[in-house]
Parts: sequence; C-alpha cells; structure tokens
Amino acid sequence: MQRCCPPAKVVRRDCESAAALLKAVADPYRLTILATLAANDREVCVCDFTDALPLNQPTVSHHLRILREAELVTCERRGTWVYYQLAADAPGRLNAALAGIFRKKVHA
Amino acid sequence: MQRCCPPAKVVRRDCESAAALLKAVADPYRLTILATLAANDREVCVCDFTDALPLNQPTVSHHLRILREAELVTCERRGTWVYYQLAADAPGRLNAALAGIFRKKVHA
DNA sequence: TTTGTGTATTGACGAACGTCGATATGATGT
DNA sequence: ACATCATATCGACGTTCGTCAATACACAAA
Repeated sequence: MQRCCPPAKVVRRDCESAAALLKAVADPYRLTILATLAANDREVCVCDFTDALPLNQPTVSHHLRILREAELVTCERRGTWVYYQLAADAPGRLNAALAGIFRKKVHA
Repeated sequence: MQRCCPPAKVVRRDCESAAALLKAVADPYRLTILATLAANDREVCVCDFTDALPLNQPTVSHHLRILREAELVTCERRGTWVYYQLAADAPGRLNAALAGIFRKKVHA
C-alpha cells in the first residue's frame, strides 16, 4: 500500500488567543450588541439593550461582560447609567485574527 | 432624573448565521486545521492531523465534521485516505460575516 | 438616611460542547 | 472470504455556556 501523500506540515501557530477572541463574538446577541454599537457610531446605554433584546437584564449584563473582558467594548458610568462603546480596534483585532489564520505560509 | 440619553436604535439584523459560522471556527484546534490547510495551500490527509494534533482520532474527526458542516472545508476520499481542502470562499465568508456586523449604518 | 432606579454579580439549572473508548464503515491487500 | 488499515459515527462523561431569579452595588433625589 502506498503512503497517503507527501506529509503536510501541520501549523504549530498559537491559535488560542484567536480562538478566545472569536468565541467572544460567536453568539447572536453579542453580535447584535456589536452591530448596534457600530451602526450608531457612538456610545449606547445599557438600558437600550435591555429594552430591545429578548433577554432579562442579568443576561444582557453577562453578554456585555464577555465583550468587555475581550476588550471589544469599553464602558463608562455616568450617574446611574452605564454607556458602552465599541473599542476602536475591535474590527481590526478580529480581522487580524482571521488574517493570521488564513495567511499562506511565507516560504523561506 | 433626566433620561439616560437619546435612545439608540438596536440593530435588528439577522446575526444567527454569522454567529453559527463564527462558532464553527471559535476553537483552537479547528483554527489550527484551517491554518494548516491555508498554509499548505493544497489538500491535506486526515492522518496528518491525527499525527500532529494532541487529540485522539475520533476527536479530530469530530472537528473536521464541524468544519465540513459549516462548509468551510471540503473533503474527498481516495482509497483508504480522506483529504481535506479549504473551501475557496472560506476566508471570504468569514470576512463578510465580520463586515456585516461592523458596517456602519447607511443613513437614509 | 432613606427610597428608588439602573446595572452588576451570584448561584442554580438545563443545554451544548470537547473529549474519548468502543464500534461501525469503507477500502486495500492477501 | 478474511485480515488490516484509515476514517467516521455512537454513547458516555465532565466541562463550559446561556439563561434567569435573587441579591448586591452604585448613584440620585427627596
């Protein structure tokens, strides 16, 4: 029986951080939040999300926390309200994560 | 007490499919597989993955299935071996999913 | 200080996920 | 036919995830 093929070199790149970043956005409601922040192009009050999304307030807060910990959004409290904003480099970091995966090998 | 802000319009776009696509790639080993397919720029035998990844064969097969069902890779059996290839539109579909989220609203 | 309002955190629950051993499938060689 | 090898599927297990009720926290107004 012949060998299957010239053996391919499996990439040994660090995909952990890219996977973590992508996991943070791999949820429909978190994508909705990000899209809202991008579409409005300004900070958005948490109450707008709790009003519009079919989720209870703690769940909205949970999704916002995940985006915050991934540093895809920033937030600022003013009085009773908290305003979320898209991190300036959020689209760039996500694009870079994908680009890092799909870039073809630079042959020596 | 004043209102928090001019109410922001929460995006009502369909984020389900984008989230499903992103979820398919939000795993370090699946990213490694995709990066390997991209770097080699040709089909890769399953055995190369089972050899190189610190996973048992059924687990590798499981990850390949998820990528296959997301139509990010295609596969072809030749004899005993099965060869996986990056779907031509895989990077494009992922970039488009992100772009769909971050595009600013086109104001009427 | 007390009362009320908006947001965050905690704890619990079911569902989905990643992993693996066992087994099935599909193809090759004897 | 039978044995062998590569890959896929199945079933079970522990872990992580999304969700919510209850509660805590932060701030504002009275």
